[in-house]
Amino acid sequence: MTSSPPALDATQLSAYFALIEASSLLKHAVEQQLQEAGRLSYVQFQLLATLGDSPGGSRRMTDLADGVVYSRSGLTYQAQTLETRGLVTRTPSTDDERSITVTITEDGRSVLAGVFPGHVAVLGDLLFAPLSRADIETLADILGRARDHMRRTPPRSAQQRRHKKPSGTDQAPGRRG
Amino acid sequence: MTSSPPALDATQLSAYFALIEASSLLKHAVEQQLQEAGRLSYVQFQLLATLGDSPGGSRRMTDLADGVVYSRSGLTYQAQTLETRGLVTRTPSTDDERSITVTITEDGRSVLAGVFPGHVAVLGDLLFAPLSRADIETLADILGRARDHMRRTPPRSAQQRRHKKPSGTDQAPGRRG
DNA sequence: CCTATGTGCTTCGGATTCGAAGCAACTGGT
DNA sequence: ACCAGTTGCTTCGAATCCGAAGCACATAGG
Repeated sequence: MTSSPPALDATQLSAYFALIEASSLLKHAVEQQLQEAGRLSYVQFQLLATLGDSPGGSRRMTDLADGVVYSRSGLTYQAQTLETRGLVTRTPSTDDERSITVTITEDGRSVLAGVFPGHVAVLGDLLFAPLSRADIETLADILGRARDHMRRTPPRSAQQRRHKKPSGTDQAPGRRG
Repeated sequence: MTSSPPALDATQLSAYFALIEASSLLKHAVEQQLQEAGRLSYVQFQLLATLGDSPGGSRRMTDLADGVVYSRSGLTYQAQTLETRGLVTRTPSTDDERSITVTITEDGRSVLAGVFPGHVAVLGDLLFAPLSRADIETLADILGRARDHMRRTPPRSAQQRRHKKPSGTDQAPGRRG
């Protein structure tokens, strides 16, 4: 761990920076449009869009969290916000009493519909404009593979919930430096 | 703006989702590693890395903000945090009294060096592992073009500071919440 | 010199985010 | 039925982030 700094080569560095910067810029632009068109944050839009695509417009909280790269608590917060605005409803599931089913409302679909054209326009202007069809296909392929790989790969320490103390597997958390 | 919903085709949708998801997953993983290895947020790392690459390890606040996709106030916040930790110094510029020059310290370079190997490792494991050399080159090319285009394109409403009211560009009172 | 305007950065208030801890419901073994 | 372990979601505290407003310096025109 102290020997050879593997130092990315120029191409890898370019790809990495381009990925981060492009996604950041795109996300910022999209967020601005969503805010103006429907007072939605990006996550709220993702949630509504996911629900709109789901059968019956419903999903369990956990399934929603799986789709979006998001923490559970953050999802709870946004679901509450959307419920307050009347864009979704939250009802306890009949099967599992602890499970909550989130459903998009008519108002939610309206907001979604009102926001969508502008959303597509931003994507066209910013992301797709400078790219050819072949570029877009290639991009979808490469990034799709990368994403699938990342989803399969545990993020460096098991997400498992520990109810018993690890007692030996301690991981020197945040040492003061 | 209300006529034909241009509805992205399947390929565009795939590319878009793959981009957002891949970058989110990667960013999360990287953030976790940075936090464990050096108690740095992603932005803090970006700032230190940018400074480390700069001549003399120094940059003006504005130039830093240009490099990172970030708000001015957020940059101020993080610069203060880094200064408190002794990883950077902030000194008024001699030329322009209002300009602040941020400089990375030795401690800052140490933290950067301590964090870097793990950072590279995460990138290798998560992003580059499932990709060929050609993939990486292609990715850098395509996303590089997209990024450059986005940087050139104003984000849908001029970033210009208006000291006089635009009077025509009136905006719905986007109160958040 | 003085006023008007532009630029660089910070402060302020509020929104969003996360992880840890907690509560309630389910599951399997006895 | 009971207990321990697991799972689904929420609450809590703290950190991070942004935009609007503000302060201080800089520059141009009279």
